[in-house]
Amino acid sequence: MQPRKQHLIETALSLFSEKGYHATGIDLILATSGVSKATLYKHFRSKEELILAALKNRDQQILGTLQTALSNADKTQLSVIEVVFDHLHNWFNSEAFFGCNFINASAEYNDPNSPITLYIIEHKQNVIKVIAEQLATTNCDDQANKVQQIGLLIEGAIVMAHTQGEKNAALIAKEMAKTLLKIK
Amino acid sequence: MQPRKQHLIETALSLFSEKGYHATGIDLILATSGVSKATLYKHFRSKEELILAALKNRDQQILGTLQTALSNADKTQLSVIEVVFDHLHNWFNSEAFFGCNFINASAEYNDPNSPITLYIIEHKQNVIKVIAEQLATTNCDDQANKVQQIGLLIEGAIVMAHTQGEKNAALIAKEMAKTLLKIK
DNA sequence: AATAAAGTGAACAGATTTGTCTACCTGCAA
DNA sequence: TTGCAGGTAGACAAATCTGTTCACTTTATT
Repeated sequence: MQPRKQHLIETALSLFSEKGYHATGIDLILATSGVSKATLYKHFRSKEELILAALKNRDQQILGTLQTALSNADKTQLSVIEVVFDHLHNWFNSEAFFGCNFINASAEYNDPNSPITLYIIEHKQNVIKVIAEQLATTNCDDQANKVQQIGLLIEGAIVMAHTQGEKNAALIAKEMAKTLLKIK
Repeated sequence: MQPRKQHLIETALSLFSEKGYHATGIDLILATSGVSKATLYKHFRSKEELILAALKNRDQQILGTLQTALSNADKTQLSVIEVVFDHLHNWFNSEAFFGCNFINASAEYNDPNSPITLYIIEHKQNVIKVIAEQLATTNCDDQANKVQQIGLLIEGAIVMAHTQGEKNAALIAKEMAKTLLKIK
């Protein structure tokens, strides 16, 4: 990947996270990255293409760090839960936490046929899939249901952390997950 | 309240829900409502003030319908859970569901000092408070924790329903809430 | 050293943004 | 009938938006 293109994607992702997608103009991305407008439109046909590239970059980031974290998990349900929600906890308490890029994007793009909307759904499925695979290495009954529940807890924790500034949202969700998995 | 002003607020709320806040221009709101620009700026000093009025309107709507629904609940924890999540279920499956206006707004406005951000937090507290009061009429131990958990489940269900089109998100969350409250 | 690829800077177009202002209209009440 | 409150229509300003184009420079490779 050309370095200028990658730099553009990373700058755009950072600005989109902080300010939102419509509110971040092309000119700001160019000024911040120091890239010229002609170069941007050589690599991307439109702003939407740049948004998609930024989301794809973020998708890969998330899947990568999640898989790395999970590679340290024991093959027990409890350990998977611990790793997933501690991972979230670190994110929520990192310097630059502006909520989930995909949840935020879905707030701005509602058209069900938009490539952005489609990619949001794809990303959420990717995350769920990684957790499901790890859970499958444990002896876990009713797996499909439990993964769905964990997914819901993750979304709830992200939103609670972002909209209400509740920095312990991941720990709250972790306790809920433990309770839910222990029983049933 | 002047009828034109109220009409403006309701049109704006509807468009903000569907298209987002930045993506909805003043001109579209005026064309849709049939109100003139001069009238808008007589009632509101800026677009931000109109956004705040629309959010306030939505806040009142939500608190009103939630309280009405809860007034039919028995004084048991189980009944409160049933009412809250069935209420959500109806919303998710209604014709015009575009996610939560406040979650969506927090995706577009990240400045912690913005009046919009402050109102988002206020709204979430209002909802929690209504549920907490109802829960207090039941004999419920560890109430503060349980309310927080229910709040997290609500957020999770809304996001799952909106971003993934999971129409049964509220029912999934309801089962989780039942399990969580039964134990502990 | 020559060539080709990649990037820059700036001007420009055309549409769209929020917000202001003026002139006019309409219905109601004293 | 006079006057006023509330609304309309539309022009206008100034900024900002995405996207295009062109002439020039830098960088890397051979």
